[in-house]
Amino acid sequence: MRHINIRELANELKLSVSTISKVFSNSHEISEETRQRVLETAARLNYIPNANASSLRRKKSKNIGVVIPEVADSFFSLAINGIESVAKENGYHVLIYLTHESFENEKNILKECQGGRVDGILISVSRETAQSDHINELISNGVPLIFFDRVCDDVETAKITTDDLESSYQATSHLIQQGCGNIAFLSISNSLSITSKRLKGYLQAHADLKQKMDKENIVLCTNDAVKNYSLIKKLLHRKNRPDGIVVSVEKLTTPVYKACEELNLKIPQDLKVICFSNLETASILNPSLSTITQPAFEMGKVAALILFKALQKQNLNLIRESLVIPSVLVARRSTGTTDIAL
Amino acid sequence: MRHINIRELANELKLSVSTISKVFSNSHEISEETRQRVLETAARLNYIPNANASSLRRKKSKNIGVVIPEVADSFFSLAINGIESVAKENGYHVLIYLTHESFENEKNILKECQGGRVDGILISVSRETAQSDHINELISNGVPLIFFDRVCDDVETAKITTDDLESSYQATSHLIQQGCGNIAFLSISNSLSITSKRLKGYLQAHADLKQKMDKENIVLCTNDAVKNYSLIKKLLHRKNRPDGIVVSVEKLTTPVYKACEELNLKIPQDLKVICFSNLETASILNPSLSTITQPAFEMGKVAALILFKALQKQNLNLIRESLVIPSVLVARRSTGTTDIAL
DNA sequence: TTTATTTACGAAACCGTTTTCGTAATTTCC
DNA sequence: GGAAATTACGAAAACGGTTTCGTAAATAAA
Repeated sequence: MRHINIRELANELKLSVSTISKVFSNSHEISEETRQRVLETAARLNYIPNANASSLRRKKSKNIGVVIPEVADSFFSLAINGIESVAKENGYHVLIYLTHESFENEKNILKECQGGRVDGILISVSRETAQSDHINELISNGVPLIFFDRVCDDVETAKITTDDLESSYQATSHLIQQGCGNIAFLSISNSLSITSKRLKGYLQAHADLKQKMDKENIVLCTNDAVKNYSLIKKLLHRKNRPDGIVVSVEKLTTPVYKACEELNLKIPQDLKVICFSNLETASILNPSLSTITQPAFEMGKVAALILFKALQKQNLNLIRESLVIPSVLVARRSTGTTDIAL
Repeated sequence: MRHINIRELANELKLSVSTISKVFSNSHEISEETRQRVLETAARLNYIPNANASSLRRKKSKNIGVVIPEVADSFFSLAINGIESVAKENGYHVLIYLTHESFENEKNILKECQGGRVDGILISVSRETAQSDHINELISNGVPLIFFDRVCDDVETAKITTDDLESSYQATSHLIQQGCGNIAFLSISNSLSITSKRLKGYLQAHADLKQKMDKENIVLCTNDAVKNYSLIKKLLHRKNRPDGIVVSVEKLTTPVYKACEELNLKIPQDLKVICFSNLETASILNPSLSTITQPAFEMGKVAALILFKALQKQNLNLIRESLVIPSVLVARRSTGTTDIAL
């Protein structure tokens, strides 16, 4: 049964289109009697309001855009869950945009988002993003945008982050306490807020605990899995190879484990490993993986909540809505401990 | 810089709105000279066409809807990657809808999708979906819909699946060859196409290989992780507990491993495990996990390709576009083998 | 009873495009 | 050189809702 439009429904009911429209927006100026009559025939004739017409007139698409580097990643997929839960609550729909860690893609996507397709944006920027003109342009065009996890420091809006520096500090200290004297750090970007904070935490822990530092231990990975694998193997194959490693992004976990296997290094005896990761399988890895687990769902949820707050009242001071939600370190066998949450 | 609309741009250029519109749709009836002039001023004045107006008039939203049970699952997130890649190629945007395995949610979502918000749907139905009126209604309302992975057999449209029966048969045979004499099967639904096919493969392998069968070995899990865990523990705690297990969905992997740990069962000595799974970490689990890996990215991609084919020419015979893409079994240590792809 | 107010609805403009026609001006064809 | 065809543009009607404003009838206030 093909559906009808508001005009046909109005004709059928001998009412005006405005009356029908008011019924569906729950206007008070409609009598209970007509309301029932309208609702009933609408259901019978399969009337479904056209979202595009509504969006055009109301200047509200009822869509939000979620811009993330990738979806096949525990953090982002959990964050999407959080976002989706509050979007649904608010009658909103979720458009997913993947940058695949490319700045160029990110720019194009944000450009596209200025055509009224979305009412607001939640974004976690790409590893290449070191500049924020594209974001400021979007915002000045009236599209509220909120960061989660990976932020641009110089953009004045709400940022939902976790305590990257502190938890990296804690992770590094943990490795030192477990006896590591030569700790490596795996990153994917020099410009990204999260990785630079995590690096800072790593460095600060070294300084505070009077631990020697080797610049060679800080390895910048790429967006190419094959290349990353060989970078990691090279790191672990050095004569003064590290005996501990802080892995700052989840997707480098597998290559680290694989490289150890190939190089015949035992975790944790030869190398202690701790990862920033939300992998559900962390506890059943070989050996179980010590992690810094981010509050992914919560971060997505909070970011979305603030976005909707902004959509409800404009000129909300978004910077003041920023929030830092702590991560938790779970020490497992990969750092030589039995499983404990620290 | 707030952007302008087509009328203001037309005024600025002393041209009609139709001319501007034609420039942006690359109409041949515009001279090269005016085209350049328009494009230039459009860029200068920051003109961005309104997507809602365009959608309304064209009756094309340029959105597709992707309806899946959850996003925090390797299969679905990889499938999204495949879908997104072809959507982008076609200038389309991707709306994500999560059913959270609820039939009720699924119905509501598909209802929403009839308002012109999406031009077509890719769906993998919920575990509760045993009936397809909601889907047929959508299709008869003119929204093309294509299944991937989890299909409804009685709906006449394209279905992109993998060889569930065969690969389950193969997985079960593999366990039998590895010496299992008492194999369990973990499912999440009795109505779902994929799980019933996988069950069939399991049963058929038993029949063909003259293996004894115990109905108690077929366990139906729920959507509640806590409950599932206790169901699994109960299964593995029986006096005649299984010595092999076919896990038909990825998310039951962790609880199986956990239960074995808690019950002090050694994999693969006490229990051989094989899972339908796309976990990237399968090879670094403790022990490494034998999997049936589905062509997730490929399935998403193909489903999307067919959807766009359908969007370009209506009354395409969609049933004939159905496709089965084979999975691959990778035997690892959890079934007592060293790593080999079979 | 008269006036003021409220209730319940309709007419019409509007949102920003796209598309169909219509038409001058130019070019092509015998 | 006149008819036919082509080129390049504009006017106006869609698309399907929402919203503003106006108003008759019913009710309340005076």
